[in-house]
Amino acid sequence: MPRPPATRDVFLAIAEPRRRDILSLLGRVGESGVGAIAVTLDMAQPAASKHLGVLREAGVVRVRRDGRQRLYSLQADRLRAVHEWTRTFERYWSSQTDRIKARAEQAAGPGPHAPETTP
Amino acid sequence: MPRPPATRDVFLAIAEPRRRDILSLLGRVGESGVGAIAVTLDMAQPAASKHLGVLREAGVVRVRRDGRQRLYSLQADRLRAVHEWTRTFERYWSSQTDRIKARAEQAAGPGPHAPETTP
DNA sequence: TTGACATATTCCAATATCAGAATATATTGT
DNA sequence: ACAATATATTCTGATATTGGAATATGTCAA
Repeated sequence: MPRPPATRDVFLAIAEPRRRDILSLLGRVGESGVGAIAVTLDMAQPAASKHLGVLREAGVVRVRRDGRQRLYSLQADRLRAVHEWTRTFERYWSSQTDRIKARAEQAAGPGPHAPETTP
Repeated sequence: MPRPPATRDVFLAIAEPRRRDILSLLGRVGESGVGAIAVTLDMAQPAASKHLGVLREAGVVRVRRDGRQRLYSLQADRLRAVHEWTRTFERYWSSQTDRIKARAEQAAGPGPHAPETTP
């Protein structure tokens, strides 16, 4: 069978480096039009527009109309979901001693902080 | 021009739901062979093997040989990178008042906690 | 060595994805 | 209405990705 119709979720949205650049830029400037984004990140206008489309579909950015401009800004809740998901692995990177402790924990069965299934 | 040769980084690795499932499973059980993973997550053995290959190339899992088994376990440092990157947007999801405060901050120029460019 | 088991690799078909060029759709100002 | 500006959409070509089937590789045990 072919590939499943890649539903457009946050993880997919941030998998593209240019899109992460866009998000970082929006984090810095707060709000920006498509043209400014394209110029700042040195990309073609259609490329910027399309990436913003993906980000919007994923619910990571918001659009606001201002005259003939479309001002994009962050909508970070979904990014928070990613943050939370990665956080479930926290005990695996803390420190050497923590890693040993974690191994002991999981040897005694899934603890209260065991990573959960995919969102 | 075509697409750039998608270098296999963490963001790309975790963009696939099944791979996130694998990571979560490894987080729960600590270490597991390919067959067990395939059975538990109800996927074909080659599929599991291939996904694990991607995760390994991305440096998110480790392999250890044990007889005829290959035991995979987490190597969470790269996941931590994702955690840190999403963390740079923290001030955008904290609360309504924080969001207003953030807007005021960025109006006065990029603050000390401004999100950085892509890793 | 032979056989059974565990995992990896190769090949294939169906999509998905990206950049770039050209074009279409607003929206504002004259 | 017309021109200029800002953004979105459509089309195309190259490549990447995924699952599935078949096969290869590696390892233990008798």
